[in-house]
Amino acid sequence: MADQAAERQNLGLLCFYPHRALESRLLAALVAAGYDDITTAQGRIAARIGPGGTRLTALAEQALVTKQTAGHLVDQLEKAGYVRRVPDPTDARARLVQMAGRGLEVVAVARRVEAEVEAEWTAHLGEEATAQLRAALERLREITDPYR
Amino acid sequence: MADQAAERQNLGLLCFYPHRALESRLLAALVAAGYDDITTAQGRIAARIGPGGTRLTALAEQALVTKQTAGHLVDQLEKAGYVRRVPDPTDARARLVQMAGRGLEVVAVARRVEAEVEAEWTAHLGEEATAQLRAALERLREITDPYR
DNA sequence: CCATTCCGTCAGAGAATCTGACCATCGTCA
DNA sequence: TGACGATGGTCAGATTCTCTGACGGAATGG
Repeated sequence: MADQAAERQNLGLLCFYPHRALESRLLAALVAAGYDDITTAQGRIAARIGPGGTRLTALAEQALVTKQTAGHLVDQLEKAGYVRRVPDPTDARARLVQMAGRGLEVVAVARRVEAEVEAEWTAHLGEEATAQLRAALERLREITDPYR
Repeated sequence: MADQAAERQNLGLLCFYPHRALESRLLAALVAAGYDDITTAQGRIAARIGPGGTRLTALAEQALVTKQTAGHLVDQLEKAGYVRRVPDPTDARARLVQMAGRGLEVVAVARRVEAEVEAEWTAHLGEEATAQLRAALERLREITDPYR
């Protein structure tokens, strides 16, 4: 596992930095905008709540955590007024986690930061290389996302 | 932050899956090989220990955690016989974390799995696309790794 | 109609992470 | 040569994150 030195790094490890960089930028921007009570793990869940709402089990799958962890994090987001839980009209067992009140404000900040970061990265890589990167990562997801 | 639906996903998020996929494969392989007491976070530190040893502060920077967290994880790895701490001959304050005993065995398993995973990904993407992905991620690291 | 699966919560335990403080050492500068 | 700021690492405590197992209710398929 120790191959950090001169040897070239594996692709999975190389993916670590952009992923973390975006998360850090997002959290920093949210703190700067006054939303200083969202943690990294909560953000990772909140980032996967789609328009209309998303089920807890889906959030857990996409964030690669257990239902218990996702539930706990949604509890906290709900308590802080970012999300709400509503019944899923298509399945009485299920509930949809939706962005609420403050969460909608957060979405706007997050989208702006994501756009900024992606513009920076595109400027650094070039349009073509960025398109190729995206295509490769999307194709890679076909075999790396266990829930797709 | 909630843009998971039909909208295309940002690059940072797309990087999440390969990174996690590799970590999961590594841990599963280690468990299968009998090293079932290494946690994900410990693995993330151990993966950055270079030949000759690496300082705690460097491990913390690369793994994007605090010195305290890195120290705690190294404590555990040391206690389990995977690493050892030795004085850094160039700085009396510093110590080098080196792979020890069981850790060297773990390295061999890890390298094999990393090679397997990368071969699978290359087979899925194609040689050229993989080379482009690597080049793009390495260039991206120039602006996403805060400690380089 | 029944067995199986799914959905989400509950309880508890352990892992991971952080801040602030502290001490020893190093490098720089006057 | 000594002072000072920075660095390296540890200590203590607190909080967050994560997991397993269990459970009850709802949905699905045979």
